[in-house]
Amino acid sequence: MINRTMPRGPYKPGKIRQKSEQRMLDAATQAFSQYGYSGTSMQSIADIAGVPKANVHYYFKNKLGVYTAVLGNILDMWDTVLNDITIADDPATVLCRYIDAKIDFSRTHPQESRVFAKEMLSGAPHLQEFLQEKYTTWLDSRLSIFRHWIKVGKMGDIDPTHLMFMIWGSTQHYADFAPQVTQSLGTDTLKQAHFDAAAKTVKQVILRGCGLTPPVL
Amino acid sequence: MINRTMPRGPYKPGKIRQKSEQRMLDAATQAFSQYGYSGTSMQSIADIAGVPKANVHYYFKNKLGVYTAVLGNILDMWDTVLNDITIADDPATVLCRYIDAKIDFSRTHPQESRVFAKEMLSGAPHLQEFLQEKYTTWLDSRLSIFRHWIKVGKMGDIDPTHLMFMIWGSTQHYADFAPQVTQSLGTDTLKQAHFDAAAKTVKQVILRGCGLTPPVL
DNA sequence: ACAAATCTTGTCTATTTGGTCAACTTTTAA
DNA sequence: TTAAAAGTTGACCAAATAGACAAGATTTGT
Repeated sequence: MINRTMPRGPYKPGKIRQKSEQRMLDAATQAFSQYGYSGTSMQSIADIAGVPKANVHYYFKNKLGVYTAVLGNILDMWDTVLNDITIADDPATVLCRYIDAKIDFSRTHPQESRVFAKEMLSGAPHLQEFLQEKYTTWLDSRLSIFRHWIKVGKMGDIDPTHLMFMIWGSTQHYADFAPQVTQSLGTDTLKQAHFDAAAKTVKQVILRGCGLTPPVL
Repeated sequence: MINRTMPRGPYKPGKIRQKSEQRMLDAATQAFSQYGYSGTSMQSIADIAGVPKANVHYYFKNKLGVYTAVLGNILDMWDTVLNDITIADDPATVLCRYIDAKIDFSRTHPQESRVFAKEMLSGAPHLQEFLQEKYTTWLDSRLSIFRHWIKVGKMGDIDPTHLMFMIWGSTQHYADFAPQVTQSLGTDTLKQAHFDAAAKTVKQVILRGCGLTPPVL
């Protein structure tokens, strides 16, 4: 995540760089999530971060550099979310954990979710590597597990790929389509209870839809 | 849809205006769907439409006018999609029709779906009226029907609002997250067969998840 | 044919914006 | 303390772009 100039002399990287960079990254994430790449100006990022524009250019090569850093940050988060789910031998448990994790991500990181979604909507020009490497690897491993479970009768004969899309789409929806969701639920801001209800319903439908019963905790 | 100057003299609205306007609207939809509002220049719209830039300004008040027209077009489409589904007294039939209609929209109008999604992701500043009027009206009517069905035991006790989000999210996914979907399915472009499989899986899971069996045709 | 209206288009302008630069300040290691 | 490196910042520049405009071309009803 270090850009431009790496320290070479008698000077340690220090916390200044790290702190400033994070501050600008947060500002950039906020701006990009709402206004998109083109709709976000370096000036607006600087304003949100509370620093002069030239300061942003000191830490990042250019606008695309800022965006790439934001996106890289988000991909790291996805990695964490996906890999933190320990694999179980029970399909119901795995599906529940995955749904809970995805809903929780929509709740705790809506901005990151939106930046990711906008990138997808634009054809994912900067996600090619992610989609072809980490994502494919992760998906393939899960698909084969689901196919095994289906073969041995542990779950219904549901196309695992489209099943994953359903989970992805259903859970992502709460971050990406927040205006529609809040309007429908008659609330101003989505609260924990709303996400709990969402997770409950998604788990209900997905599990039962796959011929599974909720796991015993 | 007529902007700027309405014909007043001895000159019929003619097909020129209608045709040119549609041509530019299509071009704008394409551009906005990929690059977003800010990322789309009037010049690029003109280029795609194959006309000089000044011509676009002749037909539309300004850039926001073009965008508003595109968005209005899309909202009309939603109206059609939502209202074309004749209401049945069988929940399975209604859900199937809705899922099929939404999947079909993702297949036939991916660009419109993406423009709509990007507007949502940006906080839906131009969708307030739609969300508060037509959408709410439509949703409320459907919700009360589902609640009735649940009360009389025609379907399982699933929160109807979140159920609608699931359908919306699952089906929209095929247009909005096309790069992820194509990569996952190992294809270059999504074909009819892919959408059929998608619709089948979504219907399977949703119906069974609601304690319903597929309707007899 | 002709006049009025619509339509087309090249050109020009003001503004926004990404990016550069050099002067200046602060931090760090010795 | 001090000098080198890192960090801060205001000013500046070139490119892109939304929009205006006027001159010319085309279409239409009579």
